[in-house]
Amino acid sequence: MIILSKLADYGVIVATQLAVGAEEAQMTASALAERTKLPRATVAKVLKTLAHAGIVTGARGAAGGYRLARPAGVISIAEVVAAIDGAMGLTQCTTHMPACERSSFCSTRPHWHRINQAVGTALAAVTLADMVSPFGNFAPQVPAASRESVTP
Amino acid sequence: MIILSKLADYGVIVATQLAVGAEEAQMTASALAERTKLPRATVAKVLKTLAHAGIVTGARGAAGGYRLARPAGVISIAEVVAAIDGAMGLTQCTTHMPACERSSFCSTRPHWHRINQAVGTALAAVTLADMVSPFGNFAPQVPAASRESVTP
DNA sequence: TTAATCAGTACTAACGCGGTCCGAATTTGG
DNA sequence: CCAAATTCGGACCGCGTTAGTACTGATTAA
Repeated sequence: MIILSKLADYGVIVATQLAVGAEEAQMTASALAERTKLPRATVAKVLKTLAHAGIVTGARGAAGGYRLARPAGVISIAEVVAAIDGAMGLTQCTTHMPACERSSFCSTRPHWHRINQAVGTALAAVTLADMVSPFGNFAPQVPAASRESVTP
Repeated sequence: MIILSKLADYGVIVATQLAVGAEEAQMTASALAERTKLPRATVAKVLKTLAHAGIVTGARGAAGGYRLARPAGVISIAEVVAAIDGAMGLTQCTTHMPACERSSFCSTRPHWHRINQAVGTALAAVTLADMVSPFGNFAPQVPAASRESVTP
């Protein structure tokens, strides 16, 4: 059971690599592929998706490249993942809103919703700035509410 | 982004339906399919997998059927899901233990591990007995799980 | 103008998932 | 005791999504 698709994983890695550089760092897709040791074409694809979601901005032309659209501290992992894999949901029920025909007697849904929120909160609580540090013990005092959340 | 596969979702529904009956309730795969309005063959497949994992026990023969191997209160959702979808992990890193060649410079792994644990805790905090009740406001184990994501 | 880079589209291969089928084991009725 | 009915158990296969690639066009600095 893999929760994130490979592309979403790549997306986080690439975005983290962009956050490593200074705030205004601009890197080409090729340079990012080099740094992350990922296939160039795939990195380009991921970057395009992230640009479409407004997480990174692409500059065209000879001296072009990508950079983060916002400071790394306010971009949550949930955003990056949602940009690539779509909105998060545990089951088909949670995303495909027209309730399935089992909703009348299926007692599991409210519980799924609760777990769903737990996952969303966990993903929204970590930002790209946190990801940059190789140490897992980032500052735990920051309330999750202050971070941007994509859970509906 | 759907976290659970359809089969895992079905597994929880079927197991919950088994938990609805009395402790010693024994139901055939067909009866369970009838109750859950799911395809018979798929229910049978799910039950087989659950039996293999030791969550339910199957009795063969004319008066055969399935029943829970343990009381519903000690079977967590995490168990049921893991039985069908395999061990849980956010990324390829977490499950395929031979660390990828990026592990030397990829600083994301410890953070994934943290989020991973939050999800696992959330799933492990709900049992089949909880699922039977259609009310979501059961004892406060799950909020504790989400809180655990920001507090080490 | 030219070289370099992003942006978009289209395409192919492959893995996994969902679903279906047939054989093995066991109980019940005669 | 035998046979038939019923049920579980394991194997199989097609379909869809995903990952990855390639190509063409648009944009900009030198």
